[in-house]
Amino acid sequence: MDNFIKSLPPLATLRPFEAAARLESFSRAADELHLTQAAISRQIRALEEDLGVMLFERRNRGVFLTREGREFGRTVSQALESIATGLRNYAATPTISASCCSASYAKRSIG
Amino acid sequence: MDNFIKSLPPLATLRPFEAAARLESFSRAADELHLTQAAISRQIRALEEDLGVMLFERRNRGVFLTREGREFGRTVSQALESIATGLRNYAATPTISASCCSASYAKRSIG
DNA sequence: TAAAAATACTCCATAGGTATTTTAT
DNA sequence: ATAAAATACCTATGGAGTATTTTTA
Repeated sequence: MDNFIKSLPPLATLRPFEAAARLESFSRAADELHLTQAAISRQIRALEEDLGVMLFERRNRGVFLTREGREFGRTVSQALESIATGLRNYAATPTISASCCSASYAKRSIG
Repeated sequence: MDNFIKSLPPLATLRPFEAAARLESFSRAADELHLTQAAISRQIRALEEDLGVMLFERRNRGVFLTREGREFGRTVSQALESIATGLRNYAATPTISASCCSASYAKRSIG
């Protein structure tokens, strides 16, 4: 119901987490989202603290999903995809140039 | 794939939107989320601007979902619910003081 | 009037960058 | 020596509140 929608974590942390989970790397997630590794690290820590669940196991050569992290990652990926998909129908051209940096801030046009 | 996850709006706007869409009222959404009406208004405007789509039709006696708003509202509700549901399995007691301010789910339909 | 939303401020929290540190390769 | 992540510090953006305005029922 709507009742446990109230128990959601800060939604802004989900994008960094989704990327990091998919790529199993904070650094690569940072690249993909055009943020820094430090930003990803902090967002994910914030998410873990909010949930009270470890999502990644940190080792010094990289980072690895815990079982919970893997499961939650799938859930979040699907949820975000469904939102993005729902959007395509009527949103004004989402068209983000697929390639990188130059257009990185070409957001959807604002009037 | 992940490619159109990139076209997501600021996720933080989705909670206010979801509540406002479900309640069809900015004021009641504000109550439910323990924010002010002004905050909800701004978040939803930000979302609309990001998407380039009107989600609500504003009248002075209230606010009404557009067709797109209604559809997107359903999508978002489902997505957020699936996240919240996925969480219950392993998240340490979400600890939302359920007691705090018992949310009033006033329902009001407007034709 | 009352009710609902928009707006113009003001303020503060937090998100992000840079630079550095740590640890394992 | 390299690669990845954590941390400390600083700044700036934006999110929230209050107060006010507008409009219509």
